[in-house]
Amino acid sequence: MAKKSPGSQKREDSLSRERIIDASIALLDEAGESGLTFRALSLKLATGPGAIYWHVANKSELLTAACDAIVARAMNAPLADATPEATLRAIALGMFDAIDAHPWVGSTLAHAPGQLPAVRILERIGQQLRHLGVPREFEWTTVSALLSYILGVGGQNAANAQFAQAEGLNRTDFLASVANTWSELDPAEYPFASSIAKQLPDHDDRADFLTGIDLILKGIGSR
Amino acid sequence: MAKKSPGSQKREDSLSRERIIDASIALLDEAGESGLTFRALSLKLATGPGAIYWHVANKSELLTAACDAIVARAMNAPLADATPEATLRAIALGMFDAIDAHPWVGSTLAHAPGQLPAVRILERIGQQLRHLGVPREFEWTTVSALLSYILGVGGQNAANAQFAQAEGLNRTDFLASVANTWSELDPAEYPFASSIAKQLPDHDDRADFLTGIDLILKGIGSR
DNA sequence: ACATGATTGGAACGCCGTTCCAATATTGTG
DNA sequence: CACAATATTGGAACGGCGTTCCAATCATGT
Repeated sequence: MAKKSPGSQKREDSLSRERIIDASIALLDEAGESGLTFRALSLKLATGPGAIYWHVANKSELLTAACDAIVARAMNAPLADATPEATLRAIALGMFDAIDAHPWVGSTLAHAPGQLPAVRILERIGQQLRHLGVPREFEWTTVSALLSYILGVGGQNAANAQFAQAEGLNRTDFLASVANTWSELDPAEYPFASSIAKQLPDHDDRADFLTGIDLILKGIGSR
Repeated sequence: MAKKSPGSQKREDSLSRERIIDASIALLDEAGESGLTFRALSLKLATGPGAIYWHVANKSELLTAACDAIVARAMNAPLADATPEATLRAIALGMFDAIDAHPWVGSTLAHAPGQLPAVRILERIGQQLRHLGVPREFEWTTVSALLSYILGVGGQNAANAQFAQAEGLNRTDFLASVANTWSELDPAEYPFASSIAKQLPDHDDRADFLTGIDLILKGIGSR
């Protein structure tokens, strides 16, 4: 019916891997991990589940692709020329902020070991470790420690966000409720946890994350 | 709920939270995370799904309880008297080995932030940090960094195991396939990843994990 | 104008977690 | 000991999920 711009006669509403991934990201951002279903996606794209499967193998691949889009954006951001340490901190913070903005990335990343998104982070960190002069024989353990820490924090942030959402709480109320549980633990059995509970609601995730990175960097420097 | 008293006339095959959790652990160990379903559980316990729900609120609680049983076992193991550093290493290795033996614990732990299983680990680590003389104002960031690292490594090990199982590979073949993918990346774009690929199949997860712990401990010591 | 292959979209399948409820087992009371 | 009250069981049923299948439609080369 409608004739398009000269050359292409493709329908304007045709599906494509890219449109599907964009819609998936939107769905995940709006409703969290459980918000991405093939039915909700079909609805948003005004099509059926079958059509989506022509462009995407399965849900796992779709999640990884959505995750990769976010990670690629974060890892391709230009960085000011600085010392390798400062650059490593910037890379780590970039991932922290990306996961903070899209909590589902944290848990998806944790479920796609060795896949493209994780490799992007590994690559970026590894290059800086070489600039830092880390000996070849320590490269793997070092990059692996940093990556594990970043993924660990990211996974926990994702879990916190999901847990809070499941209970209908915001971050502050959720932390307060956890702190309350901890403070009611038997001080004889849990002296540390019960005493640290009061610090829980006021702490700064981002600052703590960075302190952890610095701890590891300090450890690397003093080898 | 279940009452136990002398002369009790309870049927021998009665359900209990404990029996359900034990059966869940068995199922998870046999078939991985996806092996735990209320139907499989009913079959194993020779009952119906409804009966299980009388003892357990939902699947999430069941998973957390199963996870907690494993973590409690690992964290209550007696430790030789030793320096705080050595004890911290032993605690960390205890969790690593527990997750290695029950990969599903790694991913369950990552999804239950602030819950009992995580608190057990936090408590054990925190006590040693106090023995180590970490100042109060650094306690939270320090324990949090160690916990994040441990959960991060655990989560990745869990994901590796699950991924490998999904593709029907053992750990060695899975690592080899990942290494192969990495080595085929464009060396111009991924110089680090493509060059480190060959070290992937031969590395020792457990030793690398411990090196990461030492890196953090060294960072703590040199504050 | 038509044949061919790419692409669509909706129906259907077999799972899942969860709920519901009638049936049964156990306990407390006269 | 009888019998009401309560605790516990187990299976049917519900809605939603990922995935598969396939007839219908679209785009393209001849």
